[in-house]
Amino acid sequence: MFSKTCEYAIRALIYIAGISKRGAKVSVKEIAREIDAPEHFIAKILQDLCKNGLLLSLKGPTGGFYLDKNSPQRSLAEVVKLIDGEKLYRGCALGLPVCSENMPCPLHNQFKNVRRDIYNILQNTQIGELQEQLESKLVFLKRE
Amino acid sequence: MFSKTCEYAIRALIYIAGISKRGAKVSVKEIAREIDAPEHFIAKILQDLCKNGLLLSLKGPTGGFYLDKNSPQRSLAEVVKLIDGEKLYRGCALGLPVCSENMPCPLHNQFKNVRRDIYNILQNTQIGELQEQLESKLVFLKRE
DNA sequence: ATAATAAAGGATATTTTTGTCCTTTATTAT
DNA sequence: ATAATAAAGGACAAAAATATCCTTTATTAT
Repeated sequence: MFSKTCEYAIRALIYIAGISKRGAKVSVKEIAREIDAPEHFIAKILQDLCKNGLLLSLKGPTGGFYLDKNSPQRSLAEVVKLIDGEKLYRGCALGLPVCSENMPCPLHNQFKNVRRDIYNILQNTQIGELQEQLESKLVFLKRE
Repeated sequence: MFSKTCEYAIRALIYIAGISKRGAKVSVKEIAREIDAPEHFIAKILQDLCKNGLLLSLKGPTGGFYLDKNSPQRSLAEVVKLIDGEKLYRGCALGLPVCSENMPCPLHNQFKNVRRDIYNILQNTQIGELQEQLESKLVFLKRE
């Protein structure tokens, strides 16, 4: 569904959101450990998120990654779009370069609602919301 | 959504279903041309489908690929399962090794219906059905 | 029997995705 | 100022997915 990169990005953002809430910052090392992801690899991903304004960072001791006050309100759609693009909910299921309402591929109509649903989920789900569910132990990022 | 391999496989099967209906067989070369896919690559895929009984083939002149009488009734689920496995509708959206009703990842519930819908589409869509829509020009595999 | 045809099989190549390592830069605490 | 810390940046490596090529095997028509 999502690329590994995108999976890691979402998981990291949820984790960072929790730390950030308490006004703290967090290092790649800790994030990697807590979301079970390869440290150097997510370092790159976080860099990318920073460059694109989805995340903030500060170098040096007491530095680390953190979220802007408004970032928890950002939607998953923004994250996914940045990393995987929009093909998940806009692309053709059969990979055809031309596939539209006028010129539907054999699976176009079947997947119409699925695409719409995925789009809605991504639009309507916020980082902060996911973090809160995590906090209340309704959901999990790691087996404990 | 699907791997390229799986996209090609589905496209090829739909095309072959049309030829097969008229009792004919078709060569990789023609399939490749008609579904706009790399010839040598889909040759491998078709080989695989044959090995797994989703497709029949005959060597030599007048040979080629064709479908068994019952194959058009086969579901997309069978094809997808063979090639991509079941992760599309069974895997965790965030790539967690443990993610279930008891131990849901932060996106588990959001994607529950989507997973179910995809599963249903794949189960309920048959190769032959897609071929018929193609035949009646309701859908397309290629811009013409 | 022989030549021609088309899939099967195996090896190899390319590209993309995923993952690692090392040096540089910014920031902080002493 | 200096040392320590942590992200940024760039180069590199490994693995997986996608794609190509060449030889072998089966089948058919002559």
